[in-house]
Amino acid sequence: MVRVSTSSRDDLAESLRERGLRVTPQRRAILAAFSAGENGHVTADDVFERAVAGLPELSRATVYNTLGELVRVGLLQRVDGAGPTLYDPNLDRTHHHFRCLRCGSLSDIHLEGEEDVQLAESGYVVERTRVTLEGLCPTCATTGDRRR
Amino acid sequence: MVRVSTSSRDDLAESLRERGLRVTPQRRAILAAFSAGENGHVTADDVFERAVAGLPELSRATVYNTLGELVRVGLLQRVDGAGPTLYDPNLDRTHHHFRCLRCGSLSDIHLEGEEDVQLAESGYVVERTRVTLEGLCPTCATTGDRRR
DNA sequence: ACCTAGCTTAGATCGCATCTAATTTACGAC
DNA sequence: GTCGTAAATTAGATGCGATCTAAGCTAGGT
Repeated sequence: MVRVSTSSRDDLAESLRERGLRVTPQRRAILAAFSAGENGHVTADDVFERAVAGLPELSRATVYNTLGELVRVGLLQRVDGAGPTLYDPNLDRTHHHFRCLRCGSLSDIHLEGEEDVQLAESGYVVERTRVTLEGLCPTCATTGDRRR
Repeated sequence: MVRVSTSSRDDLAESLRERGLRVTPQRRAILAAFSAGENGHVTADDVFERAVAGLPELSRATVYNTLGELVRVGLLQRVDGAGPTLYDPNLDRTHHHFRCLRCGSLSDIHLEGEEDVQLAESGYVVERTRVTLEGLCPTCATTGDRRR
């Protein structure tokens, strides 16, 4: 096998090792698939397609296993909804999502004033808050109002 | 077939007719399945099990078709997440959800101060807001901290 | 009583995800 | 460098929730 010299800033490998995960070619390829993307919200299948291009032996099971591990250690966030699960590498704790009801796109958004929101009921231990706004994205809002 | 006398307050039938949907025994049974439930967050399969008990010919396809129609006309709300889709008959626009990371239960919650939250980005047309808090529900928070 | 768009049906099919059991590999210990 | 082992990977089977199909039935208007 060709020995690939580690790049001077091998962040990906380091972030895995820090969390007790082994570094494998498969995991490098899977992590690299997120840098390749535009908005960063990708399906497991997107990741597989991108990663298998440079690693033909890759199995889908590995993609699912690895995505699960990466979510577990906090390097990715799952975004569930209708359709396949999306994985979001944006770890900014203050960002939320907007889902367009017309084109189906998912975008990152930010909210102002959310720090003052209180849970009315007591007894719950809140670990995280997921906010998803739904409606029309800027593109769809200006190109007609039909719902798909 | 036995003619069932309509109850004095046949809300279910009326709410269907108002929205241009026909009233059928299947749809009555499906709607009735929501009254039978405790918290009201049920899966399509829960609905099928409850409804088929009194209507043995009922098909799953009808349950899915009908749930889809009821969501479309606004009588139910879909709640997506990991696992099967839940259907929520609580139409209170101000309620949100709490998902317990230990037992998986979904509860209705209310938030205070949310009316002051603003979307930082512009160009979006917001139709609805979904907020899901995650963590430990009151029961799980007081009976140990292990994650399932 | 009739007509027909709307509804229901059993069963096939689909898509996403997970599981299985065998094999390979990363990497710490020596 | 080599060894040992737990961790990771694999192809393919399996599972589950949901949707589709094509044929038959029915609610409700006229």
